[in-house]
Amino acid sequence: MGRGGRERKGQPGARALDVAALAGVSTATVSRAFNAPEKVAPEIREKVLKAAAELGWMPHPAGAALASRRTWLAGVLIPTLDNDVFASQVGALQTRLSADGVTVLIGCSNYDADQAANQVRTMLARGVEALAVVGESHRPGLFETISARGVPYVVTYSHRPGSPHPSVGFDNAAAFRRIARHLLDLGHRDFGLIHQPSIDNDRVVARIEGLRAALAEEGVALRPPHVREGPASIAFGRESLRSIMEAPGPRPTAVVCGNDALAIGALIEARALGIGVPEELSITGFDDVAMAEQTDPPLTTMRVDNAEIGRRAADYLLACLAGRQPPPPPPLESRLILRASTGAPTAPRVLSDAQRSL
Amino acid sequence: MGRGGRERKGQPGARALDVAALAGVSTATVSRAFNAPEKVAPEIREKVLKAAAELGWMPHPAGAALASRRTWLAGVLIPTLDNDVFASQVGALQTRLSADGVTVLIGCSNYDADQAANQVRTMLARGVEALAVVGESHRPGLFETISARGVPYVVTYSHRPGSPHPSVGFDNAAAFRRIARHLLDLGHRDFGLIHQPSIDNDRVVARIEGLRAALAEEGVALRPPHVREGPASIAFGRESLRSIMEAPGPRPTAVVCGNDALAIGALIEARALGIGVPEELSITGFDDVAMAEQTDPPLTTMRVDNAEIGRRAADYLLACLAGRQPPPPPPLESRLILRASTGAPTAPRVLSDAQRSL
DNA sequence: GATCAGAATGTAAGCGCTTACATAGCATTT
DNA sequence: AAATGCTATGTAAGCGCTTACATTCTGATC
Repeated sequence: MGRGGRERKGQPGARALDVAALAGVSTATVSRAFNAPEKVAPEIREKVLKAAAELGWMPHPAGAALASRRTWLAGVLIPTLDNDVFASQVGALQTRLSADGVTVLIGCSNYDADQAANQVRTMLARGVEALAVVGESHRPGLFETISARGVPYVVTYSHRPGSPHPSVGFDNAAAFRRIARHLLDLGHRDFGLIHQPSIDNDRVVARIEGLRAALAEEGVALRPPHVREGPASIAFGRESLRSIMEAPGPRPTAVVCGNDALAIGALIEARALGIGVPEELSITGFDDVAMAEQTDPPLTTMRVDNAEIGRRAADYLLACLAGRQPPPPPPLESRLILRASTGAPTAPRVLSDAQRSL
Repeated sequence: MGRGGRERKGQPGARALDVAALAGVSTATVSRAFNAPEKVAPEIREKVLKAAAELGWMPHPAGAALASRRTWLAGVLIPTLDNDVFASQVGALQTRLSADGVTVLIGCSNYDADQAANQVRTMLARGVEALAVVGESHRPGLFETISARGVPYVVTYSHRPGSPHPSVGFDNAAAFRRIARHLLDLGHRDFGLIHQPSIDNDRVVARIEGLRAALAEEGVALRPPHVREGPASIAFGRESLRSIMEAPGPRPTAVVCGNDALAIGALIEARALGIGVPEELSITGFDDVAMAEQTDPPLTTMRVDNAEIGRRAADYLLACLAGRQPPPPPPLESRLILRASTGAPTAPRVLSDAQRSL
């Protein structure tokens, strides 16, 4: 961890004292001119600002942080940046926070609970004053650690009714119940499910549970060979659809996917297999990525406004930092986007019942 | 900018002095135990670490930064996080830097030169010790500002031969020359081009120039109605392809796209228009996104290892911080991925009409 | 046994800024 | 004219840490 180099420091020999001298005031006035302009007479303020500009000076954040006990830093913990969903959440959060002078530190867990805990520790050590965390299934004690420091936080992306944490997000279980409802209403009774890894991922777990619960209400259950768990990629979607359709026994008439990439993969494989969508098979996604409306047939999926999640999380944290005791934010709604990849099953139920009774 | 709240500060009453007292040593030893463990006798080090753990203490970064004149902060300026290309670059950069204890600040310009300049100013004010910047077409003086502070920087994503800046990236012009070469070799002489906004974007400009130059060598020029500039979306790709193919006069036999999203849009529209790819029309993309190999036909495109760009940028900056005077990094290679969306033009229009009537 | 190099630890002076408190200046009020 | 309040500014004490330098101790060398 090289400690060498860096003596140079271009101009930055200037300190508040130099600016004060040049402007003919005290350092206190210099500080106030920058941090509480309204407390300084306009003409003096001008003089200070001009002197600062002349010397290319700006308050050194370490000194400021030390003296004021404010770092103006916030952190956000996400699984990965390599995913539109989180990238846009972070983007919006950052935009909002930086408008209030707060800089955002980003920590990626790579879907690993240990890394997540580490990142949080690091951000805390860096002095973040607020934290947004994706999901609530983390190492036990993680939220306690945060609270112990008196740092306000908010869970994002998921909103589980009954969760002890303030959260900005939608109800993943409800969203998948909605999808199930749609398919059940169309008349489907045989389902497949392709989903991403569920370990340490409460969002995925909630989705699966939502789906199972809604199906169970109609007395429908997922048959194990029709459930596939793996990487959230197009390739895994393809592979899984093939495996599901080739499984012995009756084929499902609807396959629910954990996200759009999986669904797009399933769609591609269905075409390759010569299976008609939606006549023979309905397929649903989740996220509503740009590609979803361009597939053939266009994909029925759920839309979530990720940027809005970021914005609301930022607003909530900002309110906390302002000392207000904001009410926990209300859940967001996810919206079912009906397109052509879902339709009523054409095959007579009789047939599949007959098959099943064999 | 609410200055309220935050008196609480959970435990963190602990300071180095408290840890020192508990461990029965001086603050200097506490500091050394954390920053230069090899200078402290093992058993004392243990005692200090235990005391710190007991009090939940870790060095306060502001104090450390102030005393050591090191912030262990680096910045990266990108157009947007809403783009895999930059997201993975940043992800890799961050992973590498954090392994050396450097925290990354991310600034997004939203493709706007003013915002870019602002973000850089902000990061500099925050005390970043190194900076990675996407592209080199920025407000005049931006790089001078950075240099003036004595902050090492590196330009990423593009590598223009002859650029005065150290850069980690590939030669965008060469990459498009490569694409042009491929299509020319197949026998194409009528080209179309669909590209993203070129303002303040040297990468796009270089690509267009590379293409035009390569075509010019064969005496081929792009006809204005066959050139479309707009948002890098699937939708704009579709719309543009239609407009190009509907333009009066001979149709191009090959359409080059500025990225994969545009190319995928073009591919979709070609299918909708009943234009055979690649028999009647060849289409190329850029980036090699996951979807590119799943389209029908799979997309010929250029692959760039964005994560590698991030890694190398990090290594270069780390070397600078270590006081070494690293040589400017060599350019990366982009690779042509040949798939089925390109092929030889079937010369006579007549033939393809005949085919269509089958 | 005295001397000395070298390693381990302590002492204390800041790093650059903010802010509680003190002070000065001035317009009102009594 | 003295007392009062108010505002704009200055004074100076840290914020929590690092590190140059001083000190102490150890074992090796003469």
